[in-house]
Amino acid sequence: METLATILHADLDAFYASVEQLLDPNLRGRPIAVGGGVVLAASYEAKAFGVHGGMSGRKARELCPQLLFVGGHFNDYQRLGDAAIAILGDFTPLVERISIDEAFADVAGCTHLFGTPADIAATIRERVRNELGLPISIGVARTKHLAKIASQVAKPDGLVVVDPAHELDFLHDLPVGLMWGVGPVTEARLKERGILTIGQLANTPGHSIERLLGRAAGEKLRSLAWNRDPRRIRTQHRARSAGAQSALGRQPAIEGVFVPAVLQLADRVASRLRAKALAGWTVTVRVRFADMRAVTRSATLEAPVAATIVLAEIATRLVRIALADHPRETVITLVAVCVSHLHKEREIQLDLPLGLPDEKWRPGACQGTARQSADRAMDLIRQRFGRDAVGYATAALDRRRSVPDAFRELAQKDLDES
DNA sequence: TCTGGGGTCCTAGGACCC
DNA sequence: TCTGGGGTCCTAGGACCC
Repeated sequence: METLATILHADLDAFYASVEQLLDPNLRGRPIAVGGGVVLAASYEAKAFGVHGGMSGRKARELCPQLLFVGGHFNDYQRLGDAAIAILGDFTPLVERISIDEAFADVAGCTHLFGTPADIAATIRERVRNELGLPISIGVARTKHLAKIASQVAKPDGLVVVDPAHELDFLHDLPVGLMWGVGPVTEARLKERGILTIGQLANTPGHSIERLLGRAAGEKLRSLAWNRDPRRIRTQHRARSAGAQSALGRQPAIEGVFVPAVLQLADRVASRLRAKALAGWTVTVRVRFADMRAVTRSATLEAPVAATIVLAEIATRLVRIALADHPRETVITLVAVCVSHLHKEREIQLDLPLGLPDEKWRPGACQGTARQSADRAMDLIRQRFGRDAVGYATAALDRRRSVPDAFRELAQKDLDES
């Protein structure tokens, strides 16, 4: 029995930057970056100078003085990303979207209609180019991992098909950093051991890798290095957590700073949960200090939470605990609020006592019914008139430095359950 | 003049139960 | 009385991905 290469990994090239160049012809052929303080995406002309996503704007300007920063047309990113993924969907329903600009597809069931996987990939690239005006790279292989690596190798604007008969030849000469699960830290650790290529990783004894990286990571990486990747295409995902964070610049670690920030974050998270009829049992906060070290504090509740005020109250207490544990830290640079252990709310629970397990932490002043109907009223108003139409007074303040909501929505994975 | 915002998964230690 | 083991949950931290 022969296994065919039918997995496609499609990845729009320098996506945000390509969209900006599409919308404004004056930007074509020029080094541009989307973002400001942080580069969200860089055009290939900018990448030639070493500019890349995640880099600070200042560093990027140093590397490329003529770099042009352009504003984010977030709605267009969403629209064009959706349209590109929809083209994959014209060939097969087996599409697994990874992010706004990236997806896997399995075309095993449609080759009799549309030709070989390579033909299909070529057609998709052509259609995305002709219909949307965007470059997209595609890797075709027998496994997801290999297809993903192939699309990286194909960039920019290319197509790479990995012949099942020569998979290890293709894989083993490539640098370990291309593997899924190898980031900067792991790459450096492997390098210390003289492991630079995927082939070298494959030929290092398993126990040695596991000692270096831990059991799970070691096993996973060795499997991938030998091209054993059991993952199938998954068209549906279930959210496991929902969170929000806000970089504050440098702010004093005082109530007047973190209380309103936490309220705003709690509002964002809780309204998203309610919109999906979800609630979560565990609340986690993160506080980052001036030196960028971050600490987290969490609590698992007696009942799942989805109400803004309750979440804000618990999160505020956790932030206080985190700060009390680090009395010498007087400056904070980020706060985050996350709710996990999510479950679907069949019907809205109104009067459960919500709070931390410890009795004295219970926010007794909050009555369930009033709280819930206030949230619901606010959700409805926002549905009709937009997010900013109504809010908690302190939370509504100071939205100046915050990232546009449109970008948050892009970054946020759909919370939908199955 | 430090470095955004949304997630997932893993590890390790301790508590607790059987 | 002491000893032992397995399983599960919780918490804190960290690596990684887009």
